Amino acid sequence: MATPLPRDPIADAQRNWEAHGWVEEAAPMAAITAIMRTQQILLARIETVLRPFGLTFARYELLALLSFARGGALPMNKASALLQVHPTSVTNAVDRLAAAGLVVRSPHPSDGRTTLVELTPEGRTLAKNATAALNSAVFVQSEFGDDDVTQLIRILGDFRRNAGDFEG
Amino acid sequence: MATPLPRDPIADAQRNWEAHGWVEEAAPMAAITAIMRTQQILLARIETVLRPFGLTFARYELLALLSFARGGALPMNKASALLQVHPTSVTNAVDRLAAAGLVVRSPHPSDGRTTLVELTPEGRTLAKNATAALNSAVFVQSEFGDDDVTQLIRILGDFRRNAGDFEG
DNA sequence: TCCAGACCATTGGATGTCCTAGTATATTCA
DNA sequence: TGAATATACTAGGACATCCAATGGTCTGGA
Repeated sequence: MATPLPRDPIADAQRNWEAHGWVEEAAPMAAITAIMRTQQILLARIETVLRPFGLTFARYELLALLSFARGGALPMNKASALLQVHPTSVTNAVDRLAAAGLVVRSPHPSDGRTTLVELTPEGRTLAKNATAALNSAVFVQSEFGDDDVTQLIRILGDFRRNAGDFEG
Repeated sequence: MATPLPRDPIADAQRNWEAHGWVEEAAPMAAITAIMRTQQILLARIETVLRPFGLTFARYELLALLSFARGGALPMNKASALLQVHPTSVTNAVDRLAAAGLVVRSPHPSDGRTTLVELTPEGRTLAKNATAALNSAVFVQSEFGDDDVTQLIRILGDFRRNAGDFEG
């Protein structure tokens, strides 16, 4: 990777904000920027682990979701809602997963508008193996302390609820 | 936006993980997935605010960085390092900002390999206006409590340091 | 019954990110 | 001094995401 910077660029930005009189906005700006950067780091790690499986994170998420669904199948729009991504992203992911033989599309038995996505045996096996790899290479070594993990889940859960992701 | 889900899909995933015996990995998985989703929500808000300015987040970040730099200019590789993105991403952003007349490229006075990116007066004005919009529409209304912002900055700062982003 | 409006999936276009490869310029060292 | 190595930027390709628009399918109210 690149050489570490001598200073934290986000902390510098926070100081710049305060120096310009945006005192109230400085800390939230820093927190939000840190979330953006952390996501970037985590995504890079995840994609590195998934690459040998021929998967991207988007495709893995869909595969994992299907592996937990009853019968290994879900309507496209259901998958879109649960993964919180645009329907077009699901279409794209299904296209590629289907080309790799990991899922198949089938018509909904009673609603002609909907398409079901179903895991193939190969897809189920790959999902299991990829999950094991992520568990051992990313999640158990996340470098977040136990207390910090608890805090993150609460803080970000509150945020997502306020943002309208879910009720509760 | 979409209708809120009746249940938190990330909490469900965490339960699924635990049900499969991945007890130790479940919480970090949930925290990491929550970071991914939160980033997505925040990015969408930011891009909505920036769209009227003809800016994307990537281009805004570069503009803001230049506005804090001495003389409003930086070498491409310096910008790449400070923004923590690939050099090609900076090239892409500079191409579009230059086409919009917000920055100009100029040769480095002493190193023939490097290219300087410099803010134009229009770029500086736009950066100021866009920052004001983000401050009032996103950062002061981030919906994170003050204590949570402090926690996030610390937790994610520790993470980024461990990940090799910076020293200290 | 029938049609207007809602819903579902897909296509096409624009953006952004990364990677690999290639070209040009600097620097280092034998 | 001259060759090998390192650095800087750009070009082209693969992916993913979003938005807008399209066409097929349902459904509820007139």
